[in-house]
Amino acid sequence: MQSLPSAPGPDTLPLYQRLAQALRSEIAAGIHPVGSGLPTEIELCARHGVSRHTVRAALRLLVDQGLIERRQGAGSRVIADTPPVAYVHTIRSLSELFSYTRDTTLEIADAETVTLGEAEAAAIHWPPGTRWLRITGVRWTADRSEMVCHVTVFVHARFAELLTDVSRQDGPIHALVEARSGERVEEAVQEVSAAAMPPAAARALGTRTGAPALRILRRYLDASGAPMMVAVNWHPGDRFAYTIRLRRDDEPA
Amino acid sequence: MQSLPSAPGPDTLPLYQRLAQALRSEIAAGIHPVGSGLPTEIELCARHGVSRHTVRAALRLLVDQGLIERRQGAGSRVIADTPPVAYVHTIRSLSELFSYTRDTTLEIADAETVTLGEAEAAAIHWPPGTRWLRITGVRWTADRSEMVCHVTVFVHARFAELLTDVSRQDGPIHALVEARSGERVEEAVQEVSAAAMPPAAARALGTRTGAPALRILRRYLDASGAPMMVAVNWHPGDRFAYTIRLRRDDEPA
DNA sequence: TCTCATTTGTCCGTATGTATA
DNA sequence: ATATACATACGGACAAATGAG
Repeated sequence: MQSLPSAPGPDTLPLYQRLAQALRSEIAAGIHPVGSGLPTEIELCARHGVSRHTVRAALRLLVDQGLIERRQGAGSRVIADTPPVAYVHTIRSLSELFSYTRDTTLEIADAETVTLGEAEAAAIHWPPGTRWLRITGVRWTADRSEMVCHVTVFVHARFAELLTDVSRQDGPIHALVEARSGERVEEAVQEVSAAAMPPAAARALGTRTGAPALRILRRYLDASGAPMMVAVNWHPGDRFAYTIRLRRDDEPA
Repeated sequence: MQSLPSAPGPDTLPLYQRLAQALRSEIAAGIHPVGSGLPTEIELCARHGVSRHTVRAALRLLVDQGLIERRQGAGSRVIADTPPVAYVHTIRSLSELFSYTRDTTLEIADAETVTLGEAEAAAIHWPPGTRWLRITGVRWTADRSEMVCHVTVFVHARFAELLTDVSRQDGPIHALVEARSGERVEEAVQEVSAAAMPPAAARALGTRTGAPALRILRRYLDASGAPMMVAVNWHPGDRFAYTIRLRRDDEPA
């Protein structure tokens, strides 16, 4: 039986945390390579002379840190040799994907069901021929002093009947779809690129066609990875920037 | 003593999960308003007729979901009445901030210590007059078949002496700074905007000056929020997009 | 397909330490 | 200083999932 390291003073870490440290060290040292199994709970009890309760508390820490995964009946398996999460960007709602989407309102100019043509389909990375409810409009700042971007939203046709009154609603469209359909957006993929402002957006925004513009494509996916909704935003390049802040997210260990 | 709801079949949730559900319902219903204290562990044991172990497992779920916080000696406090829907963008290293920064190499054209002028200072959001090591170059794909972007990196002058051999190094500069100085990047702020390609970058990349380009400004901050390093990348707008994927981060409950 | 040993999951009881009010 | 409340740690028992035979 090994003894867990412990400082002499009264400020030692709890037993289960020292055990977790020891296991992290063993994993980092390659004693338990990624993909291999960790010793069983009972074996760890015997090896370190602690109760199963303590072993389970330690293993829970490793699970929380993404180092191991556990399956009832099968054991614990090492899935990473270093705490995988280094930096995270967390948002509380998809509206914050582009932070200023709060405190803005969408003025809808048009909403109709369309069949995707070649060009439009390619632009949103989806095969042509499918039917979508296409909503176009302009997003304004809350005080309506400034236009934020030109918006085109494609909502999957199966939600179209839920959105017949969309032009009189406010709030994010994806939230409306979620609330009325009961389906949840499980994942969102955002693509930011620079391109020349297209004529339609330039007309709506009163800018020059061809000027540098920020194009933001957001795809809202359900649990199976199929798109529920796709939004294309065109922002005047000289007025808007997309900012994210990532914080280091690991334990001092 | 209340009895936790349980379906008749054999497919009931574990006791501690049902208890967590019950507590979530009570919080959502305003029985335990945000800011108020939850009953103590012992009281919850008595009230629901379960062991303290079970109560603690349930409360741990609520902590993980961000609904309550607990302090030894003080009790449990409600900090939110609805599971804060979080979407997270997780990266394992700052190099993945722009995903293709992996598998690319930076060809350094120039490195010299400079005092920031007005224009440059404004561009990186920092007062003029400060001294920085300015490194310029072009980032190539791994097979050197294509130029990815034009790069200007400003490293705080206190790190300059650690980077005298920077042109012969590869790997991310921020990693070099971290390794040699011992200071850690605690936070990174990235700003993406569209602008006309400036002449210097256009020359280096062989593109047209004034064409739509993606400008990415990354500021690497230390624990006190002071910038350790600032990087400005110019990408040809027609060739590159910045993609992030956010996953829903909550439990099925 | 079925059995069976293994392994983790759940749940109980008890005791003591430590931070808080 | 005392009582309270959460944290840590020991013990035992059975259930459920897994995987091998």
